[in-house]
Formats: sequence, C-alpha cells, structure tokens
Amino acid sequence: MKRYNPKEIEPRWQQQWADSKIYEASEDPAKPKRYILEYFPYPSGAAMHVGHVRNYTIGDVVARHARMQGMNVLHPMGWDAFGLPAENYAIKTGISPQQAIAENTGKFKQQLTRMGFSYDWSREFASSDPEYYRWTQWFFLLLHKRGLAYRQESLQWWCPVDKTVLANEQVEAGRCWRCGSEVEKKALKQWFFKITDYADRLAKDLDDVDWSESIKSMQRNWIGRSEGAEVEFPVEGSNEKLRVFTTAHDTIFGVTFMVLAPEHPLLHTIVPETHRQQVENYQQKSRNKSDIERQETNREKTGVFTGAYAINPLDGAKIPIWTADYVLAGYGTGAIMAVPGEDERDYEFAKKFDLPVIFTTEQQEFVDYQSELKPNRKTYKLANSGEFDGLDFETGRQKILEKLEGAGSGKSVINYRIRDWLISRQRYWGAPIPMIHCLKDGIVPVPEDQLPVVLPELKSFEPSGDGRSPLANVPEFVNTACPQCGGPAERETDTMDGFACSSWYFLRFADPHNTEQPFDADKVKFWSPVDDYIGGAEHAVMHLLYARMWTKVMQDEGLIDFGEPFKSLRNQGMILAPDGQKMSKSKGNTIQPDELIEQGYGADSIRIMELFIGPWNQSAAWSVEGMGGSYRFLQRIWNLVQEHIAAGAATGESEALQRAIHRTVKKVSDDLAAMGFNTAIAALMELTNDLYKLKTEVPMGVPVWKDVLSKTVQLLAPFAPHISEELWNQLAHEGSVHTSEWPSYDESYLVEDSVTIAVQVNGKLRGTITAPMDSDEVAVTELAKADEKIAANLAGKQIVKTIYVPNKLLSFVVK
RNA sequence: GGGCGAGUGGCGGAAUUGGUAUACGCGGCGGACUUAAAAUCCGCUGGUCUUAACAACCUUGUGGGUUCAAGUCCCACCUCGCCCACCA
Repeated sequence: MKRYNPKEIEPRWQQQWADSKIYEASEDPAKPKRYILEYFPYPSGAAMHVGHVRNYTIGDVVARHARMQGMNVLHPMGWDAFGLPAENYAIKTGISPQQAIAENTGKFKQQLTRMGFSYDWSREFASSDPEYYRWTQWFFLLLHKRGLAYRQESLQWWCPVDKTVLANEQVEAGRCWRCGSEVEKKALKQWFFKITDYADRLAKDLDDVDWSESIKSMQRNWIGRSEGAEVEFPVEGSNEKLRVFTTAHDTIFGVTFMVLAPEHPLLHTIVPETHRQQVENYQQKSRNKSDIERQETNREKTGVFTGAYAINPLDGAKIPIWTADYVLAGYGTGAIMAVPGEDERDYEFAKKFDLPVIFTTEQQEFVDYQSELKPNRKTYKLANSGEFDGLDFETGRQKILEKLEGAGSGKSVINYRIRDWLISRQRYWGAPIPMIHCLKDGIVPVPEDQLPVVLPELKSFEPSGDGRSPLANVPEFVNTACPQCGGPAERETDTMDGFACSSWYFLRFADPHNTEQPFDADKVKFWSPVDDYIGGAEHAVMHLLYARMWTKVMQDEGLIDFGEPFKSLRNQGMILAPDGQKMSKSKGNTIQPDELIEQGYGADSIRIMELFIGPWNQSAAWSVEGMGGSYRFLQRIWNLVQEHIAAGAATGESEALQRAIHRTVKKVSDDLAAMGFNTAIAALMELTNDLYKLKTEVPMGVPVWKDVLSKTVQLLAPFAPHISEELWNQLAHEGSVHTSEWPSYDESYLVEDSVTIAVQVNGKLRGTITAPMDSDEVAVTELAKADEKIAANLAGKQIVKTIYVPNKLLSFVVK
C-alpha cells in the first residue's frame, strides 16, 4: 500500500497545474464571474510566515470552491513593490531595490506556489514595473487635470529616521507607522491629493458595502463628518472677524470666552502690546512640545489671555479671547467659542482660569455636550438665551441658526476630520511624480506621451534628510526641457507614496499587460468590482480609504461605472506565535511554511491547520501539536482510498454510507457558504471517523465506496488541493478534481427513520427516548412514560403542562 | 474618555429560530499490534470524585431577571483584546 508522502505528490501536482494553466481566467460570459482578491504583498526580505499564509489560504479556499460551483473565477496575485520596506531592505543589504525586488518576488512566488494557491500567474505584475507605474503617473496627471492634485507649503509630519514626510494616516500616536520613531513638524512644499472633496461620498457609500462594522466605523471615525455651523465673532476695536466652527450653536448664549490654537494666524494681529510677550512665550512653549508630549500631559489645561475681546453676534456680549493648545490648529477654523456650561473641556478650562460659567438649559446643570446623542438631551429646554428661552433643543438650534444667517454672521457647515492626502515622499523607491518646474511657465505636467517618467537606477539612493529626494542629486534626471516653452526646466524629484500604486492595482489585474491604456474598460467592467477582498485589518484607514477615493475619481471621469471597488471585505484574524505573542522576525518566533513542508507535513496539512485552528476572522496562537492532527486527518483519508483500491471488486449497497456522505455534502456546502471553514473541516473529520467504522461493515471494493470516497475527495479539494487531486486521479477520474462539479446531496438520505428525543421534567433532562421520525405528542408521551428513569421522576407528581417540540424534545411541568 | 469585539474542559474551539452544552482536534489515560520503540488502529477523558459502576448535584466571566427550557434574550457589573483619542 502506498504511503501518504506530501513531498512527492505536492510538487508534482503544482507542476501539472502550471503546465495545464487550469487557474487562468478569461472573460467567459457564460459563467457568473467572481473576483477574489487578497491584498498584494510587499515582497520584503523576510519570507512569509504562517500568519501571512492564512490570508491566502482563505482566499484560495473561496476561489477553489467557487470554481467547482461553476463560476468564472479571477484570482490574481502581484507585488506591492514600491515603498519603504523594499527600499530599507535594499539599503541594509547593499543591493539595489530593483534587484532586491526581483529576488524577493521570486522567493514569495515560490512560497505561494509551494502552498498550492490557485493564482492566475499570467496576470502577475509588480507596482515598480515601468509598464505599471507609467499608468500610476497617468492617474496622477488625471487627478491634476481634475484639480485634485495640488502643491502647497505647510507644516507636515516628518520622520527623522525614514527622512520623509508622511500622510496624516501614516502617523500613529505621534509615531511613524513604518519605523515607530517620533515624528517632527517640518515646513515643506508638498503634493497633495484632495481626498477631502470626496469625504462626504467616502462616508456615505460605506452604507452600501458588505464590510465588518468595525472597519466601517474606523473609516467613519477617520473621515469624522460632523454637521454644525460656522459663526463669526467680530473682534473688538478691529476689523478682524474671528471665525469658529461649532456643532452646538444652540449654546451660543453660554459663550464666556474664545480660544485660539497657538498657531492661529489672528494672534499676529489682534493681540495688544500689553499681552504680546506672554502670548509669544506661550506659542513658543507649545511649539516645543512634541505631539507625544501633548498627549501625555493630556488633561492638564494650559493657556493665556490675549488681551483681546470678541463680540457675541447675538447679544453683543464682550468675550475675552484666550489661546490654548487644547484647541487644534488643523481642525475646523482652529478657534472655538467656549461654552463651559455645556462642554467638559471648556468647563475644565474655565475652572482652572476662573472664568464664568453660564448654563443655557432650564436644568441649569452641566451637560456634557458629547452626550448629544443621548435621548435625554432632546428633552432639554433653552434658558439664559434671550428670545429663545423655553424652546426645545432642536427648535432652538434651528431658530438660532436662522437668526445668525439673517445677520450674516453664521452659516450651516459640514466639517471633516480627514485632511488631504499628502503624497510626496523624499525617497528614491517610488513612482516619480510626473511634473516639471519651469521658471517661465511654472508647474507643467509631463505630456502623457512622455510617460513613464522612468526612475533611474542609482548606486546611491539613501535619503539625505535635507527635505529633498535623492533624485535631486541626479542632474540627468532633474534637467529637462519645459514641455510648453522648450526652455530649461527641472523635474519634480519627489516620488509618490506607495499607497498611490496600490490604489488601482485591483483594476489592472483585469487587463494587466495593456500598453495603450491603464486598462480596457470592458475587461474591467467584466470582472469588477472585487467580490471578495481578503486581508488584515491594518489597512482599515489607509489603503482602503485611498483606493476608494481613486475609484470614485475614475467613476467621475467615466472610466468605470462603479464607485466602490470592494463589494465585500473580509478581515482574517491574526496568527500568533505559539507563545501567544505577535510573530516577528525580531522576536525570533516566526514559523514559516517552508520549514513545515521540509519536515514532511506538506502544504495541505498547513492549509488545514490554518483554517481548523479557529474561526477565520479570529486570531489564534499557532499550535505545533495541532499540525500532527491535521496531517493524521489527511493520512486517514489517504489510507482509506488505498484500502479501497487494493480491495477486489464486490457487489452490494450501503444506506449508511450514503447517509454519511450526503449529510456531509450538505454540512460542508452550508459551512462554506457561511465561511465556516473550521466546522467544515470538523465535518470532514467526522465523516472520516464514520467511514472507518463503516468499513468493518461494508466491504471495501463495493461500488458505493468509490462514489463515497470520490465525493469525500471533492469536498476536501478546496482545503487540501494536492492530496485531493492525487486521490481523484487514483480513483480513476478523468481531469482535475478542481474543475469537477461540486457534489450535491439528496434530501432523501438526510431523513432519518427514528430520532432521539430529549425528555425534561421541570426543565431538567431526565432521559432520552428513541421514537419514529415525526411521532405525535401522544405517542412520544407514552414512550416517555414507559421509560423507567423518566417514570421514576414523574411518580407521585401531577403533570401540569407538556411541551412537545417535534423530533427534538418533550418537556413535562409537574407539581 | 469614546467605538468595536470577545469571555465555554488541561488547551484551540463547537452549539440553526432559546430546545440533549462541551461536536471536531490537541493533550492525557488505557488497550491491540510489535522482541521493543515509533507509526497505525480501538476505547475512555468537564467538576464534586480517590478503584469501578450507578445515582445525585454543580458547570458556558460575576450577580440578578424573563421562560416549561438560557452559552443563546433582558438588566447591572467584572476582565481581556483591538481601534480612535482634547476633533469643538
């Protein structure tokens, strides 16, 4: 009898699949399409570990199952090659990024292939291929044409270690998302994408996609849409007006002071000489505070009086203007009207600096404005609010806004927390921004027919840290002719954020080798949008937000006819190291699939383990012992098939075998539809246990065994593709199991003749009885009373009530 | 402080609309096979409980509630994980 040897069968079938191109997709309108995509990986120097592999295993099971269900499946793979990880790896090892990417993608591809993933490799590309980034640059020009790319000087987050600016999304708690070092502020002229123009649609369209609530709420939170009003307060003795954003204009009669952020420009003009020194001291102090310090010193409020006063536009009250760093320069107008009677932070500030507190509700008590959503707030009535006294909260809000609008000092406004996407990077390894600076004509786009602006191969590409990209030191790259006047001009030397490249790659997969345009509209229309997007939750507010924005820009341009790129999003749970810690190279606790394959477990066992370890969307610690269980499970199926093949032909039927397989077909089909991978595998294990018992009753070699084993192998195929293909072949089937039709089940085999019914007395289980299927209450009651144990529990008691759930349960209530 | 999610055996976990809690796997114990071991196959394995059987009682983070019946529904609380955090 042949032994199960993954080392022998797995490479053989991998080769066979590649040769026969069975996973290559084409636009066949006869079959329903399904586009299944996993985030394309960064081919870093470190090999993939079993945590990464889980992501691809989930996608592969979905893809293989869909194919067997007769769908036209697109399941591509490529490389997110530009960006810091690849460049830092190249710097560390001293080899060029071009070469490092070539080597690492080779390694990654080999790892993925060894896992038996069913990718259409004919569509492979890397975002650093000139044939690809040519179109990334083309999209930059498109955004520029549509007024969505602009250049502006402002204070930006700067990572002193990676020596580049970062987008807001890429700063986490004051630290660089890549290297973890504390970021600084630096004034630089930078390119931005105007994602704020799309804030509203990005927030609203989340209602229509099938994503987890937590990712949706993270995006909504990041976009931070809030409805309110912008109100102008004249500054006393000046022509200046102080503009504030508020979501609580109904509390305007409770304003007892104003607060400007220390960076607010009005501080240059409205502060009287008497207070100038102390204001400047305060500004200096807060400038020196890092973002992290500001967060650590969290609750203690600081600030100084500016000596200036504002006038309340509704009642003419004179209001002192303060500056304090609890007001953020970058949000709203960088200034607030402080209402200590309603806002916790203003209240704290007022207490500390002994400023008056006015309550603007009849309750005359402090109400945390943050609790606006609490229903009780709706019952509050305005007080201390002049003509608006007695109005309920909603009406008061409305009337006050009307009055402000009438007086020309207020308007309703929607404010967003999200900032424009800073996309310039002062790093080498990225797509060059296709712009030219001409002394005469200013900033001129590179003509489309001159794309791509090729990234030159450099010997030295370390970031300088002077705020300029390494490309600035390459005269052959920099010096060029102005496309408009033909005179001498300089190329933009910053490169694009790697997230620009990943903002459209999913569309390129539909038409990856097009040299005339980014993609053919019909091909994209055929495959898009992505039906199942599978990946980790770490992309929640970066990639997923950017890609959604680009999609909407393309929709507006008429290139595509949809606005949401990812119909459903699935976030897999993380695989932790056996010690429960995150796997990382630095901790030395990673487990790589290659080691396990070498040890003889094989890719199939790893795939089973990845899914059986727990629900796919929950994290789980890797179990070394568990691998043995996965391997044994496959081996048991292997051995069953070998025994069957070895047995001589016999005749006979088996109802029990049929029942077992049909039950399992239903269970696995249902579980796969609900992504219940772990329970689907459990069902296959149970089936295997049943088959081992049944082989002592039904001789192997009986035709029904071939039927049952063949279906078993088909059910196993999405999870363990190699062993399934091998056994399918051994069972003398033509063609690949992976292109075979998913088995169906016959309801008649699912119906049992008799059922076990639980019998409860006063809610406690007192026994079980076996009754014919669909017995009525009278018959079951009789059977129950005949049961010795149940009878003992009923003895001497009066039955008050009987509840019967057909085929399940009988419950007596007794006194 | 806000948002999202989760607490079930020694461990990972299972449990349709409330209806036999602990499926399946790991680990452990026992047996078969073997000169022996590994491998394989078979059986047992929540607690009170210490040899076996029977019985009883207890058990899904804690405390209440609804119900004939609660891991599942309701209320309050505790713990852990993740995300956002002075966003006016």
